[in-house]
Amino acid sequence: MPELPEVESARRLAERHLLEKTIEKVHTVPDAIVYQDVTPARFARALTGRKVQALCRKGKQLWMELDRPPSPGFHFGMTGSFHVYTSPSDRPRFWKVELLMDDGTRLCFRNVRRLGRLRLLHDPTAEPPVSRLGFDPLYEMPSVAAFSKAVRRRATPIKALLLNQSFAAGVGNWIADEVLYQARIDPRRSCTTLDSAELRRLHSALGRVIHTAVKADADKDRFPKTWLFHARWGKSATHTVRGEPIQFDTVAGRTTAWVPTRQT
DNA sequence: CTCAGTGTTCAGTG
DNA sequence: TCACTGAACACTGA
Repeated sequence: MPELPEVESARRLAERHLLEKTIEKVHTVPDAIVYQDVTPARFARALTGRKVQALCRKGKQLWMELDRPPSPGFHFGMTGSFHVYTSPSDRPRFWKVELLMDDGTRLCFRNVRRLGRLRLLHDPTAEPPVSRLGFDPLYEMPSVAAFSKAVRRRATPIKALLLNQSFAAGVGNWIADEVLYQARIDPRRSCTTLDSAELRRLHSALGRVIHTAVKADADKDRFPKTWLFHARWGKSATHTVRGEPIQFDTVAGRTTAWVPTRQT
């Protein structure tokens, strides 16, 4: 699930249900992979009795500001999600931590494939992983001029740059493909070869795709019908878009869906 | 049974 | 040191 729009949707879910409430109890399961540099017991101890003051996100990183540091940090990996419920019997499989709030609300972090991470952060924005991120395309979109300058100085395929979190934080595989499709740029193109018209289209497509997906609350059914997204996966996937065939190649180590007749 | 996959990290290379 | 590449990680479901 989790690229920037999905993580933003999870942030808003947690904000709606946890803000200004006190964490009464924390339940954990042992998991030496998902708990990063912290034991479940220490994670639980840091959160218990604390009041939730803010829910923050940069790129795909999410953290909570409490009334006393440290902050719990959440990274969803490929399969992470937040779930909110009130009865413990609604706790989903593969949950890693559950917060019980003082009004009976429960929120858990679920992580099926264990590529997600739970951490304690003492100064969230100043330390890794957040400190290593580039601009967040929802909150911090640079001007066309600054964006173009930053892109042109890199020597890598444009798709690899879009996936690089130290460049644009929060862009993942399908968003990179969607942005390149809408900007009509071949994903294999080297950054150094993009002209100013292409950079303008790329800048605009990045801002538009992120903004539109966030506005739809990351709900796929509410994404515009014209998006490549719908044609590439699932039972409705046609593998053509506007009558033009979608080609699948590996670019930057990832499966890449693109339309050669449109992206040059 | 095999393998791809909405992500990140780290060792190796130039 | 820096930028970049590709394998490794973990596990489910097609």
